[in-house]
Amino acid sequence: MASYTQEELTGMVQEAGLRVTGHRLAVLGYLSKVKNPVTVYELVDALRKKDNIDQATVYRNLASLHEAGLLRRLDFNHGHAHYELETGRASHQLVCSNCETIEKIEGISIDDTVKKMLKKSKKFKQTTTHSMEIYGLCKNCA
Amino acid sequence: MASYTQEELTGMVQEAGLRVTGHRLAVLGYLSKVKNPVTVYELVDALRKKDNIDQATVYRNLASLHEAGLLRRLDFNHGHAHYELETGRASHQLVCSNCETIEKIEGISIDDTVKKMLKKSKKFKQTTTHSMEIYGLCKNCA
DNA sequence: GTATTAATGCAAATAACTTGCATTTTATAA
DNA sequence: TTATAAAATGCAAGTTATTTGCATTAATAC
Ligand SMILES: [Mn+2]
Ligand SMILES: [Mn+2]
Ligand SMILES: [Zn+2]
Ligand SMILES: [Zn+2]
Repeated sequence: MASYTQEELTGMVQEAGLRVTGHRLAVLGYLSKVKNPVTVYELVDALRKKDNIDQATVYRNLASLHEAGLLRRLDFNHGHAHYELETGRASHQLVCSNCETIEKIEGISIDDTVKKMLKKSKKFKQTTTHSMEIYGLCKNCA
Repeated sequence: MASYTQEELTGMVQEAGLRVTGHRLAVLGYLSKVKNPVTVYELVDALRKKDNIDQATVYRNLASLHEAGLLRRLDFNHGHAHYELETGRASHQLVCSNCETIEKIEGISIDDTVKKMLKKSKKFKQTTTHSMEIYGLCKNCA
């Protein structure tokens, strides 16, 4: 998707105040190549081969990168986490309530809606870059 | 929130094709009284006292009621599920990315946005009643 | 280079949720 | 009513996703 160069990824990690390690770059590199949010299982499975990385390390890197604001975590009611690169732009997806199908939808804005919600809110004064998941039934499950 | 009578809850369970049991009514009854989506832990803790209900039973009842369309399940990236009564109307909330604060926002509609998303979608042709979670930072965490 | 501190692997632990099985209960039919 | 079949329940044990402890290794700063 975003597909950054190794140098760009290195810069991102450094600016986040994290140490540059092969594993950390491998995690970021993988996430920069896929188009849908990725499960930890998929990441572990993909990286174990070439990078001989342990799952604990994957989890720890996901946590540190997420903490640093480089990743977004999404849930989809699947009982496990998914991650994608934090692009700074909002992330919108349709999610099937029945199967694990999701679809990212690009090119819409809900800034007005978010503004309205904030106006009604007592506990929130602002949102950072947001994500929105709309649940429904995919064509297959409908 | 909705606060149904025992008779109404019984009718809902029957129309869903499920058997009417004390535990099942207790789960529904509890959910009808709270205003925010409830964790399984909270439910087990609350019902164990007066109803002497096992957690396996709570999980099984939540699953059957959800399956039957009487409940909505929400995740909020907390690593555990939350449930609320399915009212048939959309459910919108602001969710803190940092702590476990959530806030339900009533009285807004995103039907137009959903329509736009569906128009752009390849995998979805319709949504049922939807839920939307907007992530940001609550006042406390901002 | 050396020191400091973070990252890693591996195994064990925890949290959330599920399942097997023997025993009630419920709904339905006689 | 009473009998019957199917679903619900408790309790213990099992899974899956994720986290943690600890000894070792590697990355940055001086
Ligand atoms: Mn998934
Ligand atoms: Mn929660
Ligand atoms: Zn589906
Ligand atoms: Zn917060």
